[in-house]
Amino acid sequence: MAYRKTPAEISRLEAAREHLIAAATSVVTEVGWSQASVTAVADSAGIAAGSVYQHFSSKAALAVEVFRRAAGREVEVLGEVLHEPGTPVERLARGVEVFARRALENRGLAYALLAAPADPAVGAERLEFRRRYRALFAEVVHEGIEEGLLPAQNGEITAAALTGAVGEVLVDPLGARDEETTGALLTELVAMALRCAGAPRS
Amino acid sequence: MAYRKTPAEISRLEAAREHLIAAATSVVTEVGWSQASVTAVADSAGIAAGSVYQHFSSKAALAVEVFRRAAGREVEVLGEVLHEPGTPVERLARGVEVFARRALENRGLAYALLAAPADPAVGAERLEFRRRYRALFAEVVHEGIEEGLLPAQNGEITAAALTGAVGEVLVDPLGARDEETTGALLTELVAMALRCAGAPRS
DNA sequence: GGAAGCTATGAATGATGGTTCACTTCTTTC
DNA sequence: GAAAGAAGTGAACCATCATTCATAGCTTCC
Repeated sequence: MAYRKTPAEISRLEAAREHLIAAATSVVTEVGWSQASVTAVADSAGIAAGSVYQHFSSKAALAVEVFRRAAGREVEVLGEVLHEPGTPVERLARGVEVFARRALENRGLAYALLAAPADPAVGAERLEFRRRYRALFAEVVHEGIEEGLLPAQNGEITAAALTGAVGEVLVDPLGARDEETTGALLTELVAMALRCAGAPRS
Repeated sequence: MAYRKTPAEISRLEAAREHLIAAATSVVTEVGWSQASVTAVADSAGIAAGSVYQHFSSKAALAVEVFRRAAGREVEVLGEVLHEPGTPVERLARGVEVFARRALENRGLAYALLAAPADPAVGAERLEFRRRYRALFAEVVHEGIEEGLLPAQNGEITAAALTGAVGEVLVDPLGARDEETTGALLTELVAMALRCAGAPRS
């Protein structure tokens, strides 16, 4: 036994892997999945193309990891916001606002997560991601119904609609260059979301 | 001048072209853009791969034509439904129902038009397609506002939300194997759409 | 019927881009 | 410091398709 990984070496490898994921994420954010070749990602990380395969068994595996990290972050944030104190209606409004604001602030990533053409493997992850988003929204809608704040409805459909609506608004340059129009867009989006769930008009 | 296209020959060519487009459409409907290779499409049309280039200058040109035909049909149908007699609210309900029903009845095509990974050229067409869909919905929403049937709102956002919502519900197998669940889904979708636009509860 | 021009063919071509692998470089251990 | 083993390299490899092109097969016209 002439060689054993030392803790320092292990953490160096781990760091290299993380660095690679970060680089890949930024490449995807900037140019999308379809343009993110192994070479481009490796260049961005400052390593050779072949070295990518020290950390991932295939390009698809790296892509899935990149997607999971970013998507996981978003789901987590939304989940936290939706579970903060407040009535279901208030939480729904806040959730939509945060979802949309984060997406608008990082459009490239939002587009990559929600809509950009990608490997089938990433496509499958995307379905799962949307499903989780929907489940979070649906839960709050159901609470609203139970508390009598929202009318009876299929919460899953409302939740799907909210996800689809925010996505749709983002993907197409419907707006929001500057601060002002972004704010207006968010206000309108939240209003739309509350109507969609059937919240009483304020 | 020893040769000139005779009318019969011209219409034979035209028919061959149409046949190719139809075959390509069905391939795309069944397996999606990414799997629709020139060879697969040509096989489906019963011609050689090279012959595709007698009718289209590139695969992308054929893809765009396929998209335009299918998308154009859908936009046309929606436009007609939305301009039938009735209040804006009634027309909105009917429009969403028709949009969703058609999509559910031909899921493969709907998916190809709305969401499936595709060439950049098709992606650009898709943006335009969604824009037209939105414009149609937005027009009716604006009429509803003017007639005092809908509350003041950003009609573009509501229209985008409706498009996104229907698309989202379709893409994921949220439901609708049989007749019964399809009907229920449509009812819920329409109800959601009316809430979304702020129509008074029925 | 046959010359001229067009369409159809499908194997060859070429570009792209993921993956491999013989080799180099760095780490560990003694 | 030297042997052993791991990580890093990047040029070569390979698979996948879109596209081309020399050739064969039809149509037209006289």
